[in-house]
Amino acid sequence: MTAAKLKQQAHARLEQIAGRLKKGGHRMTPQRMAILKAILDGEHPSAEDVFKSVAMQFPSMSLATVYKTLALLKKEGQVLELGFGGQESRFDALIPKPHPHLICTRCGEIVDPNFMDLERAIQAMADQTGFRVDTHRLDFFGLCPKCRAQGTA
Amino acid sequence: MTAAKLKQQAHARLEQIAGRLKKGGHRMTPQRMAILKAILDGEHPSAEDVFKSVAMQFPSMSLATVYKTLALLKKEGQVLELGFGGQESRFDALIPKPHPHLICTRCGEIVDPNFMDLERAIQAMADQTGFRVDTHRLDFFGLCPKCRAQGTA
DNA sequence: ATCATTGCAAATACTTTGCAGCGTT
DNA sequence: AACGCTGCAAAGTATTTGCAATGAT
Repeated sequence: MTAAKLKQQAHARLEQIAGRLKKGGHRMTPQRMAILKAILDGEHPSAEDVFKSVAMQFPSMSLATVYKTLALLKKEGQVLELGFGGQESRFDALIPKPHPHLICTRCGEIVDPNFMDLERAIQAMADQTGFRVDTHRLDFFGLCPKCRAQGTA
Repeated sequence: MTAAKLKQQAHARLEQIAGRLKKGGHRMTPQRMAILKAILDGEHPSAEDVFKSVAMQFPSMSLATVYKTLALLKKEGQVLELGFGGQESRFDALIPKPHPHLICTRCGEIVDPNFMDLERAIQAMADQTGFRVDTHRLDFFGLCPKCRAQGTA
């Protein structure tokens, strides 16, 4: 996907989220708009990333507001939180439904890979265990192509 | 697997871990032995679970010691930590290598399901993205059979 | 005017660290 | 004696909450 397409996609998603928040009785403040843009333009940013990015426009911005907005977006199902035990969570507003992630342990890049037959594998597990599977979290860790090229350092 | 078999498996694993720690220049103290037993006998216990369980035998036991021991076991690759953003981590000493987990969101039970063709799916993702995949974390969330039976409450 | 939202400060949850004393080898 | 281990207290990290002031509808 090209950069231009991604930007267009992010913009369309921004409108969509804004509409859904309003429908839910929430307000679309300038701060919220900036936070949303930061999440959509960034690549799986952390709360701190979002804060730093928004703080340039809104020097009075507080981290608490970022967290509150993220909590609201989560509650409305408009953002996916990727929490890593201990470390900062990262957020995905483009695709707010659970999907696999491939995470570079050196540079932190996160990409969305294809994963074969996930539905079928989940069904098989459900049949086998008697669980009702509602959601999931699939993370794969390794080195992205760039970091692989940089050697073992 | 029967309860008796599980107990035997846990015992064998305890010996194995003890041996590996000694080889690594570490000491097998009574506290450590109790911590190991608690992890192996419990079902994916949290640090707090381990602490409470061990504190009965060792009233002077400190949570810090539990955490230090868990950190050592992690470093030696003898325990798998399942961290959940914000909430307590849970630990698995029976199978210290990454494997899928099925987690009940009501009662917290964690089971180890079979998962089809994981190797092949990982290989496909690696080919597709250029990543080198080193490890993973696969969690599925839902309701266990018991909790399903108890209704939607 | 009403009621959600902001932002500061304080609180929380979980985990890690510093360090003095203890116990093994 | 050397060195790892224990356990208390304090610090640390990421996130959440209380509340008064602000701002949108």
